[in-house]
Amino acid sequence: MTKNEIADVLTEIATLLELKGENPFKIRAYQNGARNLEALEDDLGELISSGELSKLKGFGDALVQKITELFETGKLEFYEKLKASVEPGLVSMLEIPGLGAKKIKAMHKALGLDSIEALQKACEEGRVAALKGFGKKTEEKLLLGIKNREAYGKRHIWWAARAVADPILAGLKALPEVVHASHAGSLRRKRETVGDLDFIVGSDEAKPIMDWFVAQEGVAEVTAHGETKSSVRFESGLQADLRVVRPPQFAFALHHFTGSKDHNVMMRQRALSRGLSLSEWGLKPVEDETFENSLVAETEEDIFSHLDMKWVPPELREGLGEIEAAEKGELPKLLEYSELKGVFHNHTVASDGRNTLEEMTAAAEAKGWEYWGVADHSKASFQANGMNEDRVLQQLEEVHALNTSGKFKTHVFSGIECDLLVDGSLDLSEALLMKLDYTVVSVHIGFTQSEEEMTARIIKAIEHPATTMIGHLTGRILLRREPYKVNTQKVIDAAIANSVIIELNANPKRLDMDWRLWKRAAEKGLMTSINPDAHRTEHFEFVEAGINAARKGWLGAENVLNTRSLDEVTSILSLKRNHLKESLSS
DNA sequence: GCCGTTTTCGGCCCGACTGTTTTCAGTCG
Repeated sequence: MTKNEIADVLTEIATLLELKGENPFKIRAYQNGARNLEALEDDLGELISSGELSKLKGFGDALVQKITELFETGKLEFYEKLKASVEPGLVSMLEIPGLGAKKIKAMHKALGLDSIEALQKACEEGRVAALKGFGKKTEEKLLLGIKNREAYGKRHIWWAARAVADPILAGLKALPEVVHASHAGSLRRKRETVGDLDFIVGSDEAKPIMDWFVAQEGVAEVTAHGETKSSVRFESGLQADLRVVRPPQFAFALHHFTGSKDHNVMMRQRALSRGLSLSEWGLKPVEDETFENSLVAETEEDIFSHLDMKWVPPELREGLGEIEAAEKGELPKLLEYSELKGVFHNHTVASDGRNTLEEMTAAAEAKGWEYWGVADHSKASFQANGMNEDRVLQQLEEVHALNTSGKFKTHVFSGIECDLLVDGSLDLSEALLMKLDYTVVSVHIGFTQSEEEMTARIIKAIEHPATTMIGHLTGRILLRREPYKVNTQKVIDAAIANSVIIELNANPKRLDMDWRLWKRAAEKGLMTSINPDAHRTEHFEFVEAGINAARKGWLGAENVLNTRSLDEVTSILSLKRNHLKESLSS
């Protein structure tokens, strides 16, 4: 069983224990275990066999034993027994908003409800409202929750969530009562997907702001409308929360609601170790009853400063080492949008893009880029109008003509997105590929191979002397398609050994390779390229999503090929090509 | 279930909102 599959089992164990009414701290231990496992960058098998796993924080004897059993046998007796003891319908009932383990247990006990269907029927018949602790409103809410489960349960890609959030934030900032306003939560942390939108406002007059917020266009339902917090659901299913605090509390609230939860827990523990208590209302001595004498924080920087740390960029606040780095003053200088000097992996009308070589060049120049690279599909991607040898040569001539025409200041690199065939060979000959400036190698077919086959296939491509970079390493489409199975650590090591780049595909639906893997990979020496995979000029904008992911992966300009100048990139690419020539002549 | 130079037992982050309650439990983030 893989690391992530084991993490899923631990999460499910936590859920089942919750439904059984187990000790909440035991439940948390399993949840932490799952999260820690997912964040693990080392090879799990090695950690287990070397005994290193039990030395890591959060992995005690019980968890190590269970993880080992799952890893080695793919099964866990404890889990099987636990699962058999809980009705599966109870687990699915947790998906309904407002329904937690305790209420589910209560309804199961009193009414024998063991599925969402049974719950719906009971609500319609008024049997739930008759229960102690439940009422008419609860019943109505549950029915609505069941009805909207499909649309509301979904997460949203960051790019789409941001498009909804920006006008709301602008609207808030335009209100006369608003002193400070910001988005928060996973949107501000730039997670690849966002569950809901969080807004924080600093103001002395909350009511008109709340009233404006719940009366916005497109609001389908107001789920809360209190003095400090309001929540709405838009017709799209996206939920948005607004919290209004007084201006002196704004920085504390912003920090608190930006999270993540793990980051906040560590920050609170750090405060406690200094005799202070941190919450969204302030930072006060533990013994104080109120926040009246809270330390002052004009900005988030002040909060971190009170705890003897440098400000941590929101992208890093995932509880993955940022606290330790901040206290040592070892936070990285993260990649900035302005540092990009060009992009690779883009398509034109020659394959499945919408714009011509000239249009793309003009768009790249308008962005102030020194260069861009064309990488249309190769012939095996028939559905994407992939190019055969003749068309590749023809495009190469067009690129050359454009570069020498003096029409644009922006240089065009000639590349290709070459299909990686099922047997690990490339779709075009070495002789042809060496005529181009670079090669992006991507998997577009044969997704269902085993992990061993896929890993071997990709490593074979990495060892091919013409390969400059690997495109969208795992093929995932966020919220739609799971990644294909591949041992990323082995691929990363092979890429480093062969001086091959792994792209960070910046398409907001891909963001592949995942940000969680970059910190460790870059430390080991892996280089990336922020690649928009543009199929039209507007898609160049995708680099913003790629930069978000790079920042979440602790990457700085030094880790990224396309922060290099035209001259530097030219020499890096030709170095790789010269190796190819040597290998062909030998 | 995890953790520990104060503890191997007794802690484990903190607060708002809702609905059902006359003081609080459950849920959520």
